[in-house]
Amino acid sequence: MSRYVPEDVETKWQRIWEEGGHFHVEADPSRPKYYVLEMFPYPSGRIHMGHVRNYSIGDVVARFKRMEGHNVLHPMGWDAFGMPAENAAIKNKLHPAAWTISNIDSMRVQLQRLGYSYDWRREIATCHPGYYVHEQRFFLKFLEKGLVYRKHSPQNWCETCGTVLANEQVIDGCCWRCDQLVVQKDLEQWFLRITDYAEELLADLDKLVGGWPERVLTMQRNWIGKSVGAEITFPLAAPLGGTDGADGITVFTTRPDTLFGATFMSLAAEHPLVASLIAGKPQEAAVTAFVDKVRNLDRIVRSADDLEKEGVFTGAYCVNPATGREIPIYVANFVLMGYGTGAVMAVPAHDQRDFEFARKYDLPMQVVIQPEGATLNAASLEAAYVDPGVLVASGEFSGMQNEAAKSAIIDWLDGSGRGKKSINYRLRDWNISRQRYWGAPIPVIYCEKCGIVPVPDVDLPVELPRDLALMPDGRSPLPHAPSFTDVACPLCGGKARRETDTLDTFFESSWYFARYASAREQDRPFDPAELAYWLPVDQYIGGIEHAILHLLYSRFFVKALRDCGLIAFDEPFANLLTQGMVIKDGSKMSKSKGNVVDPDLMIGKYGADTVRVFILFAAPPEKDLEWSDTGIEGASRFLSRLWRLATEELAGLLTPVAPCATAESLGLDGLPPLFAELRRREHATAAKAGADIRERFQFNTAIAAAMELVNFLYANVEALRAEPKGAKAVSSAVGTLLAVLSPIAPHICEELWQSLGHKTLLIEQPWPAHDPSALVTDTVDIVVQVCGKLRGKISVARDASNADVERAALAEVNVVKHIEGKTIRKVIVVPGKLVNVVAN
RNA sequence: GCCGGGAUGGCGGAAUUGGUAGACGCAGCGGACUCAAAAUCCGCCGGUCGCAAGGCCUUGGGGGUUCGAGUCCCCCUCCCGGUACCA
Repeated sequence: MSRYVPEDVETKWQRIWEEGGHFHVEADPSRPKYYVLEMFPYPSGRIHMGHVRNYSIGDVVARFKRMEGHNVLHPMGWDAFGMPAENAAIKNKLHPAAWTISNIDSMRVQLQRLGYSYDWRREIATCHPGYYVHEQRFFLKFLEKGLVYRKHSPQNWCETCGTVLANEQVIDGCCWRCDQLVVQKDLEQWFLRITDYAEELLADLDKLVGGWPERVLTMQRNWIGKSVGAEITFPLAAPLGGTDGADGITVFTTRPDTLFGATFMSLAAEHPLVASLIAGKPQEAAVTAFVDKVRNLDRIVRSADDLEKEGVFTGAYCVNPATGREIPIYVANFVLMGYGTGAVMAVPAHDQRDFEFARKYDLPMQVVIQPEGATLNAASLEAAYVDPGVLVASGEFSGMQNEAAKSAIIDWLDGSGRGKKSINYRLRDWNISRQRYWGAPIPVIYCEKCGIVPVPDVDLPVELPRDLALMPDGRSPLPHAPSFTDVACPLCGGKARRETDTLDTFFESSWYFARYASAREQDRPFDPAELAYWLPVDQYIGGIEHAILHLLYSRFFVKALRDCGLIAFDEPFANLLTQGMVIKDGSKMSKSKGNVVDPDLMIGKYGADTVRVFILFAAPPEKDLEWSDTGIEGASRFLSRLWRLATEELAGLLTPVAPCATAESLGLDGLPPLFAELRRREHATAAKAGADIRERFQFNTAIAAAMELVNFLYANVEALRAEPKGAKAVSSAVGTLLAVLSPIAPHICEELWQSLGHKTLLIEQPWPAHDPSALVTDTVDIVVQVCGKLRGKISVARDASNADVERAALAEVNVVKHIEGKTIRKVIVVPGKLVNVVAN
């Protein structure tokens, strides 16, 4: 047989699988379905090792589940809108569409070279009008339902990208994509009411426990940031009260039990009441200066590690609704307009931040909660007391436990309209407007007379014009293209202007997983029957970096589309696997570090199967994987060994026998014990690799198990060849080896399977069903400990009684030495495993 | 600060329910083959003492539970990830 030439083997089988349509899949209610999905890539031009890892993991799962008899949906597509296309287009004088499509074409070839078992008939590209027309309809449906709205407010603005960002897309005060510092800019934008779903998004995380990594659930919980407390209104003190339409300042607090200790009020610099509070007061100039300073320093300093707490008195007072006392109103740099109401009732005795602030500005402090067995004194307090205790100086509530006092005080306030129970979320509504060209147009029209008018369904999709030249500064050309913007109002026929913002690209990725179920459906986004069969995704696989952004948006979208009657499930991804990064020399691969390993080069040098084996063998999926040039040599060596084993060492011996064939059919009787041992190892390999893949996604140990079987076969080649009657047993073992490795290294296994004389394809074989009784041996090795220390090993019959095992253990030579002159206190026998002799 | 996760040979990692620590691979060392090299095959490969049999030590550090702890409990150190004035 010929030398192992990966390229020949791989192109051969890729062609056969492709021509046979072997990975095409149709819904079949008579069979159990399995939907495995890897996060689709942005078509940047070349795949990188992170993709190879992600898609290799997914492909093993897909191929394995097929072998286990599932009807497996395993699709691939392209997250094809986004800024890199615009940048590249400007640089290379190419249209973003042309750049994107050519990238998709070359990346598809790369993926196909790796032998991934996708149903390519379902391929989607989000920049295709046939895709985004559906999300334009979603948008209009959301608009109709009030789930999407327009709002004017300060927005996160990235100067480099020339567009706004959602809160989730601001990382450490910088743009998630380009790391540019984000600034605030007043703009009117489209928002999606994700906050309407905050409670469900939080509660349903419990349904994902067990299926999703705990840390992703925690990150989402923290991001949603639910706080239970109260909204309490502090009336403004005369002469301000009621004079300017503002009755008071409403705060959100999680500690209504400390209300009697609120001795001043802190407002955010951006709080709308600040201007009217200071108007005409001596403090006006100082406050204005402070507000300007805080707002200008904004993000930069506010994101600094420990910004000094500062504030300034407004000259105005409000009234603590519990004590009736007037308290001063401050503007403070640590109060955020974006959380709660932008106003905080300050309780310095029981909040560390307020404590520091009060000490700095010499503000009064009132202890209202006393710990058990101690008496706090405001004057001598060294830090805020934040733990539970009993209320004091709190009117009728004095003497209550503080936890009970929370609801008691809320009820008391509620009775007189001064406050109410309130739940606050950290989660903000999702800003979906982007001032970019290469995205899906937002399908509305602004009419001078009629206002905001949805684009009528017959006019959908609003296609992104492809004949526009990009602006050299990277700004969107859409607002400057009359052919796009100038339209007649669909309602009155009058002069109107088309919306020129496009949708955040996370809009596309929030529903693509459902589109695969019926990717070519034209008039509607989904075929309900297909959706009902395939969704939700059984196993989703991707990087941890999407723990919040994409995964939260997708969860929200599913719920929103469900409430629009378009889908009928609650959560998109039943199980989530977050794979670690591929690193080199200790850090993430990047051009600037010059440590990038190109998958294509590796495939060219070693073949796709070797690349797959290495990337799956080097680390378990959740951990970061250090790329190793010698490590991939090892993977290559292993496949060559496998090849030589089947084509040289055991040549002439191998026949088309079913993997894990029955003992009777192999005719083991009368053969040397080696053959029974081979069969035991064959079945153990199938059992171990199956469990590792099925239950733990632990491909590294599955591969290790296969390597052990290969090593065993090599070690016994001579003896195996010497017994022609054992040929069937050897063939069964080799067949099992190939079947077990086939999800991981599909091409070489298919080729060797054929070389065994099989007429069927290996990809159509079931996973080898091991016979549990084949794993049982006549004798078992037992380790013998004396006082917990290993002193010897004995071999006993599998069904030996504990007494027999104990007797044998105590007779072991080295054990005898160690118990000599001692009294045996106790003997512990763990059947089949171990004996521990306790003696002193 | 808070919340997760982690620390095992020279390296990547294994040990699934508390039961032989170091599977498998990489690197290294020795040998066979070869004029030689590559490739391949065989052997060794945590530290330490010992001719050997075998002993002692060893899973970041310290304590504990247990016949027995990498695994469970408590304390500490360090590393990684997330998050951070959230009222």
